[in-house]
Amino acid sequence: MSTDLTTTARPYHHGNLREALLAAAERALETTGAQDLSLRELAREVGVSHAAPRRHFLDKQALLDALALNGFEQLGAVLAESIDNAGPDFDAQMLSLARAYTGYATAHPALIELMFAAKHKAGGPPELTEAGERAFAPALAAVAAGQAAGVVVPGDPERVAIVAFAALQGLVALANTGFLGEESLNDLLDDAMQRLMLGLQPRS
Amino acid sequence: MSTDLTTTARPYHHGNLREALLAAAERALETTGAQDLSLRELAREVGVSHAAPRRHFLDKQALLDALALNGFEQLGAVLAESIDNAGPDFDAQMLSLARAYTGYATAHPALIELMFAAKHKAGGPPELTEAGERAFAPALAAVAAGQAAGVVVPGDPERVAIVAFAALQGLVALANTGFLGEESLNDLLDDAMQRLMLGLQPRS
DNA sequence: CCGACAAAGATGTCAATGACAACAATGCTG
DNA sequence: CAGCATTGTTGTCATTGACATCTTTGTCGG
Repeated sequence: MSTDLTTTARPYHHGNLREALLAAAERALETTGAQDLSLRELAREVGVSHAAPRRHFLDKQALLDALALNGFEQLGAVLAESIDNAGPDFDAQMLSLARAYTGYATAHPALIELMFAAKHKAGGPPELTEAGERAFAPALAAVAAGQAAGVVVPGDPERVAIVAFAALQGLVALANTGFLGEESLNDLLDDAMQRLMLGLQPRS
Repeated sequence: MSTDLTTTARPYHHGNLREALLAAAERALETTGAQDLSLRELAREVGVSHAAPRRHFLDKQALLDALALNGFEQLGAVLAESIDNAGPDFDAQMLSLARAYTGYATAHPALIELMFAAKHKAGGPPELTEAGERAFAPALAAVAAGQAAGVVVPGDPERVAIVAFAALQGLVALANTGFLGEESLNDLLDDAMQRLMLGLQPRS
């Protein structure tokens, strides 16, 4: 039989080509980048013919969209967990969230980029937008809770949170493009969060 | 400035292929994106053979790098002018800078992305990094001046400025990916700048 | 004034790729 | 066990970036 590295001896029908492709793609994404990712190359890696992926992803973009969707689900889980682990204190929750986000984003630079690139690009499938919203829902809820508790300036939670998120995204972008070392990132992150949270406090 | 669209009767040697290509590329960049930009297509547009661009840009990346470099020079001019036009008040200068930056960045979304993508990608030509630093030098100088005047918390100007820049970059990214309308951007920008500048004030 | 040489283009070719059209094997369902 | 939808396979095409030659043009030294 053939060398059996991971799965059972592969039947003529791969069995779970879709997931195998996604796994390979996730690996390739971070090494080769989203655009240079080659469907044919993935097919080779997985051991199927060059046209097989087409049965699962009509399009290269469809594959990327699927990757992004996975990413949003993972990210959502990470963020939700970070809030849960932070206890009831609002500031602690925000700091935990921020660290969780930057942690995920710097661990998967290409994926994060893809997630936000794929999300907008007019014509992106609605599932992606929905997945993105789901991922951030817990964070928005936490902000809303802070407002309800009176420790956050009132207003549309999304609007209140978006500046903070933008700052994070910016720091992540700088870090992922090599401007910031990891230590710098964490330093600046703490700095920025402190300032931002000051800004979120209701004026007494 | 030969804003001559059809150009004079083209000699057998194009005369300024390089600039013609850059101009065409700058247009194509914002419509087709950096990766889908085709050298052959540009050659067709300009009316030369498919291999002619190679005489001026060894590589597709070289063309993109040249675009990015142009971008940094334009951006630098825009930023410098925005400071000059803002008068001596520090807060006014920062606000003007921020608006100038976001204005440029939202007017040239793909270019900005390219500029910061091309800048890091290990192996990027040093000219790009230098051009980037030149572009931001006036801004850093303004911060340093603010520190000297005592209206900004002391410390490495770059480090002080980087959080602010990150926030801007994040807002720009959100705007350019369609999350924010233009009005929202300007609203949020003012918001963010106020908060950030509060954070920059020395603690009395 | 001219002949050599460098610069700038043109042609031709190659391998890789994404997309697609048939076609074949498989496996499920009736 | 027969028929049909899934899933893979083979074959093909146009496009593309890169490269190797030529060929034309412009310039400079003699």
